[in-house]
Amino acid sequence: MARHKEFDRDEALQRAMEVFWARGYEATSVGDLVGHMGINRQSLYDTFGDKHSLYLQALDRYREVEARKMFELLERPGPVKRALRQLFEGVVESALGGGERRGCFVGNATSELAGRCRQTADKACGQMAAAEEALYRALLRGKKAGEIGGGRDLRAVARFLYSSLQGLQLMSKATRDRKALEDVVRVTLSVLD
Amino acid sequence: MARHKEFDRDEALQRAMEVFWARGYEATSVGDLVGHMGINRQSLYDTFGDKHSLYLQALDRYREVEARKMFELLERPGPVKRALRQLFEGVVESALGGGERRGCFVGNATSELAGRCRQTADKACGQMAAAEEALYRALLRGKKAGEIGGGRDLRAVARFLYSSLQGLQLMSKATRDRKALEDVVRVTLSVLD
DNA sequence: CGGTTTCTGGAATGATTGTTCCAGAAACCG
DNA sequence: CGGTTTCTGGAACAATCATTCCAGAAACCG
Repeated sequence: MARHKEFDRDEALQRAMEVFWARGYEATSVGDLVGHMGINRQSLYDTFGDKHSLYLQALDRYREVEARKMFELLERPGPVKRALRQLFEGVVESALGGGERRGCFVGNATSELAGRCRQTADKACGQMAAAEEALYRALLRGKKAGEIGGGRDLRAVARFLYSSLQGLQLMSKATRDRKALEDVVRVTLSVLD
Repeated sequence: MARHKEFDRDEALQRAMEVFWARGYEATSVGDLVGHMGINRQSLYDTFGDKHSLYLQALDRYREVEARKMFELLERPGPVKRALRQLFEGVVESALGGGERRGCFVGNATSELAGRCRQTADKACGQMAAAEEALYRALLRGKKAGEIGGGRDLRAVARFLYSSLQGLQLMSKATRDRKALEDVVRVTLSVLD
């Protein structure tokens, strides 16, 4: 029989995701990908198809790995408001940290491609819906715990929170003004009071 | 002496802005620009410098033309809340309309380039600050008119509103679900109550 | 007009793009 | 081992990229 794969597929995809996440689709060349993924050019095409297909797979990978972190944070026991504050503060802190400010991969993909690539738009919609659902469940839990007033349309609030998170992540790409970012977080979370 | 310019500089720049706005920086080729601007390739380089310089000038043009529309809307006499609702509803309507969903040029530029191009980040910051200021003035006017309660930190609310506007514009690139977008608008504006 | 300057269209540039081809090394398993 | 299969590195590919060069047409003003 035949030889086995030398590299770990998931690890290579993870690297690809990081490059696309940091640089976007158009600005990333296949050469960049080959360099960062640590695999052969031909292996890339054999395993993942072409560049566009790899990009879509990277988006899926993001959902499985990065977005899951958000889901876990929201499902953690304890006050929902505190979890939400951690979620938003986390964005601010990572934006003010020294590293590269990549924002949210899904947000970046939406901004760059959703307008002209149906597949990207569909994937972005799917991730939006999943995130919205996670936020909704968290809000529902907060309502049952008496933490959040009953008068609210929680579905609408969940949508609002996701939109706000995307807005905040965009802002944090342009500015390192901590006060400005925290102003946004504070007012956003005030709708829960 | 010499011959005069055949084309109108501002009109050409306006066209360039529209192309960059719709397609982003990397996905726009100089060939695209030449086609849509209706001027000669050499004239483009003579008049605007290289592609990157033209992009930055297009961002300035956006500020002068498109952002001004927002300023005027906010300074129009009448209830501030109504002006803000018009601002946000306008985003929803143009997203649901048949045209191409370009989002906000400044937001697009921030998402695509601010992370790795200082000049773009600076221009985006400048436009953010200008928009925030316009929102702040509008809120101040609303407060004086007794339309908005006095307990709020209006600077923070202005920042929040701009961030929310960017988030909404991003959402509207991925989905045409009117209810979802209007949910976001409704909850966002509820912070003014 | 005529001399000068600038605009214009198109070709040419060299670099880079995404993708594929090829020959050989490497690893599997009967 | 040995036959088979797949991986690997690098070259090769055509297309496109941003940019520049060039020769001629066009328009100005003395």
